[in-house]
Amino acid sequence: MTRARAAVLETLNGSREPMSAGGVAAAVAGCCDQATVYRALHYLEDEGLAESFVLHCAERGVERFYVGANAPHRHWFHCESCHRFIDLGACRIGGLVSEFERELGLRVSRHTMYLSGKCRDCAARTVP
Amino acid sequence: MTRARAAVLETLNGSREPMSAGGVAAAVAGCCDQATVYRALHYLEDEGLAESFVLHCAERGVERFYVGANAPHRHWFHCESCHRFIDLGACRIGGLVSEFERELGLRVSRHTMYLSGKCRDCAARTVP
DNA sequence: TGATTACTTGCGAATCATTTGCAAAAATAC
DNA sequence: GTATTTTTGCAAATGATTCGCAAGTAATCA
Ligand SMILES: [Mn+2]
Ligand SMILES: [Mn+2]
Ligand SMILES: [Zn+2]
Ligand SMILES: [Zn+2]
Repeated sequence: MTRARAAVLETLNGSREPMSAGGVAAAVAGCCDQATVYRALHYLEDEGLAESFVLHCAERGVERFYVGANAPHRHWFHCESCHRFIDLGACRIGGLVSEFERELGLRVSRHTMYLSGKCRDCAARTVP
Repeated sequence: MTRARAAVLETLNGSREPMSAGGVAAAVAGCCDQATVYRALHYLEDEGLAESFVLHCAERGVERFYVGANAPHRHWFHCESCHRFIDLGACRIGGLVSEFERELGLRVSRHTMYLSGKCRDCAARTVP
């Protein structure tokens, strides 16, 4: 575990929400280069120390977001208004995924699920 | 509905699987430019005539895939080996999404879910 | 029908997240 | 310490997607 990788991992584990590579790079600015951040994120994901998913946000476009793997695998809601993530808790679709595997003979190695819309605060801020 | 848009829509509705913008552009090659294809896809999605999601495939990277909206909203499995999609049928997580809305006060306007791994054929082709 | 206005297209250049080549730096092996 | 392997910084390349702008079509009006 090199200094750069440790810094990236610590940033991820210290964050309450998923972070984009750009966000991580900003957080470790001065410590390591953006290419190093991308390489470190790949490394951490390979080692099972981080998880990622690709999210599309209408305003900010498509980006990959990373989460430290210190907590169990989970899913997220993304607010398209304030751009915060809300933790949906531990994965609740494991059973459904297994059903698909059985029904269709698939070997599922990875699943992606996320919701987007308006969080409670942003929804309250507009029409009730 | 212009000629270009009609060609793109017909391509989507005629396809058994989600198509990338590049795939659509190849299918309508000669008929219209790639920029026009992208614009037509946006137009169709705005009009509710197509749906899309962003998928990450280890080998081919991140791309947006489109489906004609002639069938009800559904989800897909993507085989990382043969790169085909398998239809998982009509959405089965509507209830779960509503639960999250209630529990957390969210207003969910869109959800993304897909599985990836090996399809039955590709799984059989390797270790049983 | 011809002129006016509004929307769509093609082409090429620009964007933006992400990746890569390469030489220097750091870590590990001998 | 010296040789060997791995990691890093920097700058340039990549690839999907978007944009500017002039030309092409369609719709509207006199
Ligand atoms: Mn956002
Ligand atoms: Mn694929
Ligand atoms: Zn919000
Ligand atoms: Zn397959």
